[in-house]
Formats: sequence, structure tokens, C-alpha cells
Amino acid sequence: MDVTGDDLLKMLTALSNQHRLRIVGMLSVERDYVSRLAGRLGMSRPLLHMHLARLEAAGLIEGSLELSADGKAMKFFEVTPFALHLTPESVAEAVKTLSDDRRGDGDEK
Amino acid sequence: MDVTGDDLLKMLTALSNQHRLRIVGMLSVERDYVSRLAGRLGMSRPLLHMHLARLEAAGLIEGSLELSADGKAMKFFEVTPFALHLTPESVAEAVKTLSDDRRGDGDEK
DNA sequence: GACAGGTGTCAGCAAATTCTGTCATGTGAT
DNA sequence: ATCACATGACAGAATTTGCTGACACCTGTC
Repeated sequence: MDVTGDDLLKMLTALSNQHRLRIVGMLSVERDYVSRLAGRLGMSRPLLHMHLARLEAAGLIEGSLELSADGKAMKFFEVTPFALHLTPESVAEAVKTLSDDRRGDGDEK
Repeated sequence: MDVTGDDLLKMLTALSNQHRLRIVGMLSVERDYVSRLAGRLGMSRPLLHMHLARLEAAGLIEGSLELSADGKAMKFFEVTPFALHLTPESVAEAVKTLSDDRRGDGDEK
């Protein structure tokens, strides 16, 4: 199987937003850190922070805190090389592994 | 190109919901009409109606009103055979054709 | 010490989405 | 006429999402 239904839903939800699509597009070309990215996208840092968190939670991007030469802590983000093939059949397959409740996010056995 | 950025976003938004994924999954196996589908999914008809409208607006499913043998008007829905290949690169490509404002849905020149 | 430039987080408002309940339509069978 | 079963649409509540404007932290430089 490709991914579980829950994971697929998380990825689709993460990508269903104009800003987040742009973020993935930009990071796909080159990795970047939060402040600069916010400037390039023309959005506030708290907002970008939220979108990045959503993308990272879905496993589409990954961030790493690094220290620049002059001692500043900078968080760089880069895309995870994902490949999602969506067809009616693949969706039907993924739905089989979709948990009933979207809120019980974790260990509902 | 595959699809325009706006269309891609519309499809992703349509698929970013547990119920709508299930709907696509079910219709992918066999076409069905609204009332029966609502029963199989365990949701109210007004709600299903809304989800179906969203999926149809995104071009993922298509409905046709038909008359059963005993004269009842029944609206059957079936999936459109879509194929979406999502990768960081394809997203970057689609972002190029993404209109700035999501509200000006039409003739913003 | 004050500043610049990086990080993160929180409260709270605005807006979109999701959902329910109710109503109105039409047909064939009882 | 009344019931069963199909359709569609609307008003309004509840929830989630998107966004802004503070705030606090750290480090190196002026």
C-alpha cells in the first residue's frame, strides 16, 4: 500500500490551501529559513509559522534548526520528496484504512 | 501541463475531507443515488448533498438525474476518472498558474 | 545598554466550513 | 387523501481555519 487513509487525508488537508501550495513550490526550488520565506511570500511570521507546522505535521516538509556563522539560530525548511498518485481507485484503497473519528488522533485501540 | 493551479487547489480542497474521500471511494466501486448513498455512509441527506456539490464543482464526480422504472426521479453520481500526480515539482509547476486572489473567481482582469 | 535579526507562542477576532433541522416539490401505491 | 420514497433549498448553530498584534527569548554588534 502507499499510505494509510489517515496520512493521505492529512497530506491532502495540508495541501488544500493557496499559501501552503506556494510554500511547497518555493521550498521545492530551494530550502529557506522562516523570516526570509515570510518576506518572499508577503505574509506575517506567526502566520507562516502556522502553515509550516501544518505542512511538517503532514510530513511534506521538514525543518532543522541551524546556527549561522554569526551565531543566529535559523530554522531551515526543505521539502520531503513525496509522490502521491491520486486516482479513484487509489482513493478507494486508502479509504479502507481511514479511522472513524478524526479527533482521536493517536492511540484509539 | 496537467491542470492549472486553481483547478488543482479546487481538487485538493474537495478531497481534503474524510466524508468526501469516502464518497469518492464508494462511487469508485459503483455508482449510486443520493438517498441510498446517505444511508450507506450514515449521514444526513442535506449534508451529503453539500459534499456531493463540492466534489462535482471540482470535477471529480458527475451526477445525472434519471427516472427509475416506477417513476421516481433519482440522481445518480459516478466518479470522473481523474489522475493526479503530486510531487514537489508538480506542485511548483502548478503554483505558477495560481491566481492571487481566491475570491475573484472569474473575470479578474 | 540599546539595537538588529533570528526564534517561538499566546489571546482574540474574522471568516469559512461543516452540520442539523425544517420545509417544499414530485411520483406511485395503498 | 395519505403514505413512502425520491429530489432540492434555506436558516442558523457549532466548529475549524486563517490571520493580526502583541509578547518573550537568544546572540552578536554598535
